[in-house]
Amino acid sequence: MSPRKFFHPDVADLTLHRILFALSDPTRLTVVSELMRTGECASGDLLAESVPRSTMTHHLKILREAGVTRTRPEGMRCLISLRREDIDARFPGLLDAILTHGGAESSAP
Amino acid sequence: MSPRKFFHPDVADLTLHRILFALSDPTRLTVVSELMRTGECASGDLLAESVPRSTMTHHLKILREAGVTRTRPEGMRCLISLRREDIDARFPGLLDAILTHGGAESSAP
DNA sequence: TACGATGTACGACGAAAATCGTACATAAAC
DNA sequence: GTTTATGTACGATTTTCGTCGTACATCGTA
Repeated sequence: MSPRKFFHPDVADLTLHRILFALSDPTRLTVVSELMRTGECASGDLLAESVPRSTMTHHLKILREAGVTRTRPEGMRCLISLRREDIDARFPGLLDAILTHGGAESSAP
Repeated sequence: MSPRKFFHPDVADLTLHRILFALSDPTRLTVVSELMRTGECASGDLLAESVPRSTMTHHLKILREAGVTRTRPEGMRCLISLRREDIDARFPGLLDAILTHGGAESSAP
């Protein structure tokens, strides 16, 4: 009956270099850009490209454990969202600066 | 007579994920914060901590090849500086957002 | 030229990351 | 309970990264 638990770091535990590392991968940058556009997104809908499930799970875990995203189980699926307020509170302007241009270049490795 | 050449990527070749990766290491984040404070810095002056020369060279190379810093030979030494205008031109607000809080947390891994 | 100072290049080593297949867990519907 | 859909956990493999010692290159000066 355990409704699937996911670890989310506390706002105070967010570190800049962990967040930057989480965003330093093209695949993860694409995911975050997509989340920026859609607000909340089912994990499966992020799977459009040629990325296997387990690989996407891996990337989502890194984003979540860095405090970039929040994962919320909803029935069979997992809804992913950006922790915008939390990151903005700790590192103001960071997400804005990154996501303004994140979508444009994330497809050009 | 070759006055030591260093590769610096063109502004158009800067990519977000490379820059973010370069900044995702605590040591390199400290270096960049220091450059932010001092403007231009001799490579040896960044060596204050317990980081061997060759390790610092490695980190400075990663920063330089990501387009974050510029290396200018000056006599025996190397002067390092931030490519602020270039990065600001390509990713406005990014350096500001990162460096505002970069110094405070880079010492807490 | 020789010397000392500053930095780089190269190689080796261990640690961590990226990828992905397979097996397992959860939830809804039948 | 069985089936199907969705996603995670685990393990194996390959690649990359971070660290650092040693050898080499460059620059100024004696």
